[in-house]
Parts: sequence; C-alpha cells; structure tokens
Amino acid sequence: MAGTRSRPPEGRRRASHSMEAVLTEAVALLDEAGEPALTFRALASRLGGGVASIYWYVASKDELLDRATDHVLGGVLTAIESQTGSDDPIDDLRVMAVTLFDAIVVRPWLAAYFMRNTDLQGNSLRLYEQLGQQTLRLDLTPRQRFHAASAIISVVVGTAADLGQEPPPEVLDGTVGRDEYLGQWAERWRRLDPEEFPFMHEIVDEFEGHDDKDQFLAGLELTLAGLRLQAGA
Amino acid sequence: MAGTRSRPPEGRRRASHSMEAVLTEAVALLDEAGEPALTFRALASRLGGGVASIYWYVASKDELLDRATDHVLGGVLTAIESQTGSDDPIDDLRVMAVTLFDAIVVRPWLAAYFMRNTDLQGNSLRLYEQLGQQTLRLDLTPRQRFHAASAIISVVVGTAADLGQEPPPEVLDGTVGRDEYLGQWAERWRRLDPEEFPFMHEIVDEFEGHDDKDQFLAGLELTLAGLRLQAGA
DNA sequence: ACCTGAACACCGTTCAAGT
DNA sequence: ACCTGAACACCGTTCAAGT
Repeated sequence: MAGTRSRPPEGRRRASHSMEAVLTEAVALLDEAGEPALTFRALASRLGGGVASIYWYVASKDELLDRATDHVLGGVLTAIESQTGSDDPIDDLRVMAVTLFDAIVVRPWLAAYFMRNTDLQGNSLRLYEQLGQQTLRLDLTPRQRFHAASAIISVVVGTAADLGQEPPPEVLDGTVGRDEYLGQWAERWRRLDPEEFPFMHEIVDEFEGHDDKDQFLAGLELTLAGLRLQAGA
Repeated sequence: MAGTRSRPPEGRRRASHSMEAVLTEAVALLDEAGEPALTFRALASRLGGGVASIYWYVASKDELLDRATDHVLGGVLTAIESQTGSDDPIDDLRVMAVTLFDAIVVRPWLAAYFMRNTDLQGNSLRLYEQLGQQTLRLDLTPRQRFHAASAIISVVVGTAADLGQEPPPEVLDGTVGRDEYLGQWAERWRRLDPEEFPFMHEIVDEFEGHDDKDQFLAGLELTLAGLRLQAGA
C-alpha cells in the first residue's frame, strides 16, 4: 500500500482542454438539443474537467455561443468561396444564400447567433463580405449594395428562423412525423370560418404538403428578381 | 390586542389576478429589459402575489411568452385592418408590413415569438390572414400566394430580428449613443485590408449613418418588386 | 375556483486555491 | 498558464395546503 498513496494510481488528474475542443463539444451539444442543452456543466463533463475551466477560454455563455457559431461558419464560408465566380452575380448570390440556408436548416440554432458580433465572428464578417462582393458586380450605388446584401441575409435568416422554430418534441422523436404534424395544423385551419379566413382556406392544401426549402427558394427569388430589376441586369 | 389577532388588520390578504393583468404586467417587464427580465418571481411581485399563482393562468413560461406576444399583436392587428383597402394590393401589403415592422422595432422581443404557435396566438393568425388576403387580389396561384405572404413575414421578422439584436448595455443606457456605436464599428471596418474586404469599404460610409427603417424598406421593396413582376401587375 | 410558501432540481458565474 | 471544487444568487416548476 505504501508508495502508491502520495500519487494518483495512474492517468492524468488534471484535464487539459483547448479552444478547439471546447468549441467542438459545444457545437455537439447544440446540435443534439439546441441552446438549452449547452450548459457549462454538461460541457465540462464532456470535456472531462471542471465547470470553471471553461471560463479560461470564454468570458460568458454569450461569448461561447458567438464563438461556437463562428466555428461552424468556417465550413460554410469555404463552401461559399468555392462556389463563386459564375458569369451572373445574381446566380452567385443565389448559390451563396442557398448554401447558408442549408447550413442553418441542419443547425437551426445558428439563426439566433449569426452576425451577432462580427468582432468575435470573423467568419460571419467574411461571409457577409463574400456576399457583398457580388453586388459590386452589379450596377448599383453603394447604398443599394449595402441594402441588397443585408436584404439577402435577412431572407435567409428570417426564413430559417421561422422554420427552425423548434417543432414539438413529438416530431423530433419521430413518433409523429412531419407530415402528420403539418396535417394537424391543416385540419385545424380547415375548420376556420371560410368567410373570415378565405386566405387560410386558399393555401391550406399548399401548406399541408409543403417543403421548407421550396418556400425559402420562392422568397429568395422574389428578392433576387427585385434586385435584378433594380440593377437593370 | 385581543380581537385583532385572529384576522389581518385590513386589506386583502390574498391577491387576485386576471389573465389580462398577468399579460399586461408580463408585457411591461418584457418592454423594460427583454425576455431575461420576465421572471415568474418578478411578475408575481408586480402582481402582488405568489409565484405559483401564475401557473393557474399559464402552463409554462413558453405559453406566457406566446400569450404576451399575441396580447400586443391585438393592437397591431386592428391598426393593420384599418389601413387596408387601397386600389393596389401591393401598396396594402407594404403598409401592413411597415406597421408590423414598427411594432417590432418598439418591442424587439416580439420577433422571437411571433407566429410561434398560431393556436395560442389567434391575432398572429388573423394578421397572417389579412396579409394573405391581399395576395388574393393578385393574379397568382395558391402556391405563389402562400409563398408571397410567408416571404413578406420573413422580410419583416428577419430584418427586425437582425436589428433587435440587443445592443450592448452602453447603448441602452444612453451613455454611448447609437451614432457613436455605429461609428465604432465603422472604424473597425475601415481598418480591414481593402484588398480582402472591398465590399466592407464600399459600404462603410453608408453603414455609419444608416437608418434601420430605410434598410428595412429597401429590403421590403425588393420583395414587393419581385412580387409585382410575378403577378404581372 | 383561485391563491400560497416552501421545496426541488437546476442554471451561469465567481473565487480562492491548487498544479 | 491552466485547471479545480465549492459556493452564490439566481432560475422554472411542482405540490400539498390553504381560502
């Protein structure tokens, strides 16, 4: 017994992290169950260390969320950069917007933190720059370019935020399924007074079988059409 | 001393609330400092009662947020209904969108909960219906109408959410001021490499003096232009 | 039918201390 | 330079009990 006592039997006693590891695990928690799942305690136990050590890398939960967001945006950015350079800047804008949208669909939590702080989010800034550079190829004023790039971001984030509104747990569990979920809403709407709700009746069939991506693409197309018109392209 | 002991001296001992009072105070707290300020304990003390009594009116904090949102949307809805009926449905859509936008600017927390649950949010549903009814006056397919109404909501909520991103406390306190705040960002962006960030340099002057509302109106106009094109109107 | 206090199981954040 | 446990001041929610 003597000799083993003054020293831990084996293995490291102190955990050792890294910014990279912290963000990777944070993203993993966010992916699993959104922002409520990202807890300093949960994160620490994933990293095999104490809660307080995370504060060496990050000053607050907000900063953690900002950095985690920018971490995954790095991948989106390289995807976007590699897709640029067609003849038509508007086509490039569409491809970029779709790439960003797809990333947010897979990780709905992104919508809430994207572009929240361009200081901590270098990749967000670069992404906005890439988008904006396409507007430089269009015949627009600086002001119109500023508005155009911002409008496209808004369409992406606005739609994605709408769609990303956590569906009830039954759907996530797969015990109900998206079709049945939409069907339940459709049923409710069909019971509304047709005199008072002619529009809901007009669209309820469309809603029932709708694809989120189509809805996004349609909205994006309206903005791009308006932009093309404005640029006289 | 005898005689006064078995009974409280005066005034009611038990507080008495109402759904109306609960929502009004909830909205007041949200207006003062956003969602973090809306606490069951804070709300209870405003109402002069116990924490648990709120649960008689509302099953959870989420439901409280949904109902508080719909509560203020009632006012927005009547404003919107009174502004409808011009010759041009697209003009009506614009007016409606602007009214909704203005409401969200004043209460940025609305963006996060609007249309989250049309079951608890009857006014949200009616507002969507009112917007949609304008698309019935345009030469579109049901599917295009569905997409158009949703796109407009997205533009409003997307822009408002972006703008509503809680500015740092310095700005809210008024110790810094919006202009200085924008100026600080502008300064940072001017220091970026012009080769790598041509777009940020192109727009930094526009950004510095920009008005959120103009930015929204510009984005809305792009969508409406696209819609007008689609409807051949 | 409506309200209450007290408890439960969590949070983010801080700090004095360790290595 | 980096990690730790324990404590602090909060949360939303439940519950058995009161009126």
